Amino acid sequence: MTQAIDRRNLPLLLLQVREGVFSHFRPIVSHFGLTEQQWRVLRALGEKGEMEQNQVADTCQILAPSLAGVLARMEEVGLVRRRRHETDLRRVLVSLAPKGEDIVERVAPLVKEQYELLEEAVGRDVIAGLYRALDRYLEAGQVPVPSVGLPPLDDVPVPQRERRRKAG
Amino acid sequence: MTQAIDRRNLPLLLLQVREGVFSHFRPIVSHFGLTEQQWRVLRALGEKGEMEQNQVADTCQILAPSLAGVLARMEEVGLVRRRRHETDLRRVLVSLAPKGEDIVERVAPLVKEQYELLEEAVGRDVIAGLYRALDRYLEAGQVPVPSVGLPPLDDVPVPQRERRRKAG
DNA sequence: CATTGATCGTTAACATGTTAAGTTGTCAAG
DNA sequence: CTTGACAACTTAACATGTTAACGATCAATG
Repeated sequence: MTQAIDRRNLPLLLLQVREGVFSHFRPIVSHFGLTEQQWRVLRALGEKGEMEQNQVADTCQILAPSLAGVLARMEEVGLVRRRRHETDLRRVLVSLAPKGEDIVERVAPLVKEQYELLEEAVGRDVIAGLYRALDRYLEAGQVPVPSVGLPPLDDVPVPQRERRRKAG
Repeated sequence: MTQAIDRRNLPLLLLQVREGVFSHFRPIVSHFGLTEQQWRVLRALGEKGEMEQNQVADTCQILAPSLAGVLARMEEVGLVRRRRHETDLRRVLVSLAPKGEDIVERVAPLVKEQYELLEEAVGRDVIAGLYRALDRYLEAGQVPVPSVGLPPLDDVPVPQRERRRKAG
């Protein structure tokens, strides 16, 4: 109360808009039994072909530990294939399996149509403005941003997590 | 491959920018042992005072089932208080507990400073442009958007979830 | 070749997202 | 008063987000 932030919550605003946008696409994706993340992976692979796993993580904005599970499940149901890199056995290469390609073929046109309907309804200039502003940020956001200094915590305010660790 | 979508992935773009922005604030929040969602709740309560739970869910973009757990944990560690509505016993009213107020008082100025540093680094016009574009969408996004027709699924493509249900 | 340190992916543990179903409280029609 | 529809919240079940730590592999170095 006494301490308002006088700036609006930008991450929250981005979240709200994202939800507003994606709400129009979720029915399509879930109609095919896909999760949001699975569709992101399929779409990326459909555009770029075979990718290294870390590249998928980066492109799809999915953290490595999450992606491990996501890809395991997708491989299990035959959406994607995974194989080891020829020379560097640490890396994993991911690509669409036949069923995955098929789904991309079927979902893509629906998504395209829905974009059309969305732009038509909310106004093409509004959507274009979004793209512009987001792109500008992604460029400008490359610069280093200093971090505010954090005060020491004499009293641990909220323990929150008491992690278990192996005895040894 | 054959089926590209020729539009860029707008929800993903929003996600990337959001991550880009929030990455500068996550250290602050986690320094105080808070999760992203917990801070969203604290900030909202700090601005609006006591709120109904569904209002919190709406404001903070947290689905009701998630919020149930979030608030339970926050109540447990003394960040918030919950009480039943006087007349309508279904509703729950949420407000800051003393420890919650204290944390808001300490986090708010750091967040404010970090906004300052961020705007300075990436350019105030870029941030302002973001706010503008997002606001425009939130207004325009109110209009009804027609949904693309979904084809029947003769072959269930990906079973995905075999839900267990009570026998009966 | 053996050591050391870095990289890539995974597992572990907990918090949250998402959908369906269950619980309890409200309200109005019968 | 009772029944039934609805509203707010919770529970259940699974998928994902997040951080730390681990295992395997690779790279640089002695």
